[in-house]
Amino acid sequence: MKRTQTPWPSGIKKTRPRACVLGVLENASAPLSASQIVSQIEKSGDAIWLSTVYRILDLFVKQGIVVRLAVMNSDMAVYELNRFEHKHYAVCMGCRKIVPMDNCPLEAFVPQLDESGFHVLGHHLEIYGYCRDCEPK
Amino acid sequence: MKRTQTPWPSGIKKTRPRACVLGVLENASAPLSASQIVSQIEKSGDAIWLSTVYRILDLFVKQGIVVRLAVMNSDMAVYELNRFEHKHYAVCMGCRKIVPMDNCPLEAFVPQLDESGFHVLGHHLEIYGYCRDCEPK
DNA sequence: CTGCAAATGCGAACCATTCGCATTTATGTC
DNA sequence: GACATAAATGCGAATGGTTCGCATTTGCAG
Repeated sequence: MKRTQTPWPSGIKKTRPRACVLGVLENASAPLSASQIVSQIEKSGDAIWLSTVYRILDLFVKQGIVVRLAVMNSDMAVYELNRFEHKHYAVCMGCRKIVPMDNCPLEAFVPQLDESGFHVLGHHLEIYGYCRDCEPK
Repeated sequence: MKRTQTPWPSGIKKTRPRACVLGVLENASAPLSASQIVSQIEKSGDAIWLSTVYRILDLFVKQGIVVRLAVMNSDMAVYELNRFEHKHYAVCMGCRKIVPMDNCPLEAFVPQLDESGFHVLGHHLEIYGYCRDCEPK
């Protein structure tokens, strides 16, 4: 569980805490908060300090390895691996199934914003609703 | 500037601090944080306490008068009047300015997803980049 | 194997937000 | 219009996520 599937990112010193954090994120099925990451690591027998996790996450974010998300109605940031796919998902509120969207609805929109003087670097999109199977109820 | 243009919402006791907060939000061109609201009010000669502003904002949000937004890469919530429009924002990574977008890039996309059997109930979109003033560096 | 820069352990500091409580205020009733 | 009462506010202290500072430890180049 603490073995990383991907090769270690270049330009980053490989340390035990960093490997632990990366490992947890690689095995996460959903974005995690810093303290959740700490719990995961402690559960697997390692010790780690919360402030260390924050520093590691900051580094990873700066390196583009990890993405930091602010989820609405939550006062806690969550982090997930940057999988470098430009893809969005619709999440079913019934069964939690994740439906990938084939193309990005923003593509046509970004140039429009660019024209107005705002240089778009990225975006985050959350779609929620019900899939076919969970529909009415 | 402390006069409210809209009639006072029913079911809410009208007090001076509440009128001040509502007035500031009505005149705001972008979402404001609680402390920004305090500054605005103090600038106009009134005194108000930060915790009071939070309580008032909580109430307004609960009543649907105001919308609370969580912005990425910021640990501070911002609030704006609920204008009952569907709206998204672009956030400048330089100065943290929040730029409202005029129309929703998803509008054309949602029916497409609907056709595939997914019933879209809502979405949250955040665009980030640099505004004109923060651009190159 | 050794030395040094960088990372971590650890706790204190920070900052947005919330809580608690005594005092003040808005509003319905007489 | 004055009063009573429940609710709102002033104010400060507490909370909780996140960051900072510094002494110690660790990874890596020579």
